[in-house]
Amino acid sequence: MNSQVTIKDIAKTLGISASTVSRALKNHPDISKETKDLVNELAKKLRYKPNAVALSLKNSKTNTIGVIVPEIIHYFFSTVISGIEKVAYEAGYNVMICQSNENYEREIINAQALFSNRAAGALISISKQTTDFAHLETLEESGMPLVFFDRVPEGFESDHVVIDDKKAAYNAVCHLIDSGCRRIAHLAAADSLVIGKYRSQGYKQALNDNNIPYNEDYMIVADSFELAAAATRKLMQLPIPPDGIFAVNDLTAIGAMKTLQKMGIAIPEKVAVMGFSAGSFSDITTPTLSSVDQHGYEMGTRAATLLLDRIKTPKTGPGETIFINTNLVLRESTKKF
Amino acid sequence: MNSQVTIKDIAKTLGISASTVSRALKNHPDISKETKDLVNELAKKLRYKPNAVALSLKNSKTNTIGVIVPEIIHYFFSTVISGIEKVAYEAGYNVMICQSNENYEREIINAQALFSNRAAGALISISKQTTDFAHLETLEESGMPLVFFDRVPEGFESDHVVIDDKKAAYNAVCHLIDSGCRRIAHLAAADSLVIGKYRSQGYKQALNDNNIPYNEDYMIVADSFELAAAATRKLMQLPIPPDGIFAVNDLTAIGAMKTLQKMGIAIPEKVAVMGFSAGSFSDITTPTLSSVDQHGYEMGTRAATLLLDRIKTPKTGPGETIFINTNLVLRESTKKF
DNA sequence: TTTGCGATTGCAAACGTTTGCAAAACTAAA
DNA sequence: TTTAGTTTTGCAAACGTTTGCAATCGCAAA
Repeated sequence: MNSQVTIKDIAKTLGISASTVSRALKNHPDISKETKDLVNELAKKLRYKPNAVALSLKNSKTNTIGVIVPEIIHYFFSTVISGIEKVAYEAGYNVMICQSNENYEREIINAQALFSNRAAGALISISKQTTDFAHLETLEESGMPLVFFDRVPEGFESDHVVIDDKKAAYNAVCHLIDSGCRRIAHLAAADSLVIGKYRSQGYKQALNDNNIPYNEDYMIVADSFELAAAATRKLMQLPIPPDGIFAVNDLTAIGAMKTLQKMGIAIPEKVAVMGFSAGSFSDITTPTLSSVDQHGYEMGTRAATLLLDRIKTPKTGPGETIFINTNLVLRESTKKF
Repeated sequence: MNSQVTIKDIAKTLGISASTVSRALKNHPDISKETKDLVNELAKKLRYKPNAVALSLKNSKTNTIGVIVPEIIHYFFSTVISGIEKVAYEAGYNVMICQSNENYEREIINAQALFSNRAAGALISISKQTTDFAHLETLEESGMPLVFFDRVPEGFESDHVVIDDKKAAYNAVCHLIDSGCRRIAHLAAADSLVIGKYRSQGYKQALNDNNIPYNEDYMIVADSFELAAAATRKLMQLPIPPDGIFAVNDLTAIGAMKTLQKMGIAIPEKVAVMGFSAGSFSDITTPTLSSVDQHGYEMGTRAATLLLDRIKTPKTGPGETIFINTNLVLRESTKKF
């Protein structure tokens, strides 16, 4: 009903100038105690709240940091966002979340929106479709600090916060081997996704270091529930089927498990399954899914902290890359050893 | 590097006034074609983008709509947000998402932030802790249009977008009855959560309309995975255990299923299980979970559309309540009939 | 009574944009 | 050349805030 109270309103009712009110509210030493008391009292009474828009204009800097993620529906991204929010709120920043929906054009629009709204900085995880980074370069050239996390652009100098996907995959596959698997298949992401590529590299390295020959038949590009089902059926119909499956993410792993169950194949006795992400799913399946915990919340806090640093003191040198630790979460879908 | 280009910059290089540039960019009829061409060309060359902050200040209205949800990590809220974003983006609005984390104080801070940033309007689903609505009243009194969805404040006049929780629960329980269950237990939410209350009412109504006596032993407050496990164990140890369980949400239902499985009780043969939400989980469990689809995406689009209406032409009369359809998604955890 | 000084306060400009109104420039008719 | 339009442009204020600088006030020292 009543429109918003401004400093001018307070000034007018008190018969003083706006500058005095402004200073009084900030407890400036030049202002007499009596005036301060008067102003503060009235401000409280009228429920005065500073207009962040006006402040942003004045300072040519907003208190908003932007986030672009493929989809918040994914447990991993949700946890990263929670981490980001925590750090941002504590530093007095708001968070503006944008979803690219894995769509390149949408990502461009998101970037535009952040620019138009003069976000103080941005935290970005790029979409699967994104191979051209002009929109991000434009953002950076406008002077906006950028920090990329998890899905980072390759060949674009900037700050990165990631997990060591290769190492994490390596450890996951090593665990399968240690627990007795010898014929390990890999349900992989398309190579265009950098993190998928690294995970595949870790898979191969682990085989190699354990003197297990790499078998092309065991490597199938399948990074969704549906694709995993088909791929798994194909795998199990090979003359020598695998006894372990390492999937590039949890949903893919679950697709594999569902198919194995339909085929009456015991998990983990006949075929062990390892996922990647330790999302909310992995607790809930039957059997529960062993996976790689990516520590999304920590990734969020670290990335946000780095961004706030860059906002305070702009980057001069080359970009920094922060690695977040991962660890295996061993559940029922893999064998003990 | 280069800071952001303004209308003044264009004006200066072209030796004309800022107002002319402004009008030229908006294709105002007063401006000659030559000037327009000159301005547009330079604007494109310099990559001019209007400063949304300045615009917001001028218009005393931002192009941002705020969203407050308990947690984006929940599939349901994520889908609602997607629906909101779609409508908002199409109308040229940005979306600022805030999580209360089911925390009352945080919700107040979120509301504050939306006010300070002069959001054009807000879409709100209240936290479990929230029983006092002063912060929301303050928001509304400031003139900000508010639309509540799913978790709406009771006794606070405003626009609501909800599902008919009672009816949805009624239908879910009726299906259990129709498929042969006669002793149906209910894992309920605390009554303080309005939607939980309605769902319990629907449960009781369904029993009543089918001449099944209400049994207090079969009604347990348990609305989490862990609580459901304990509650289910207790239920199955009753002298006459239930043959069907209706859970207030999916995660609770899954907790129940896990326990039933541990106890070696066949689902749905011995005990059928019905969830509520049709989240991403329900597809993935073994057996897959029958549930109530709340159509979160549609709830999001409808709520956002209503809010945009209210922004354009402020509400005068009493609040409107929009009901979103629900439907049963029947999967493996309930019997066919 | 003047001068000087500290303590308070106010003026005005600035951030980037829009817009009513006035002014200038041009065109064409007288 | 003057007059009257018409077209095109610029001035200035406004949105809410901050801040350097100038102004005012009271009061004590000279």
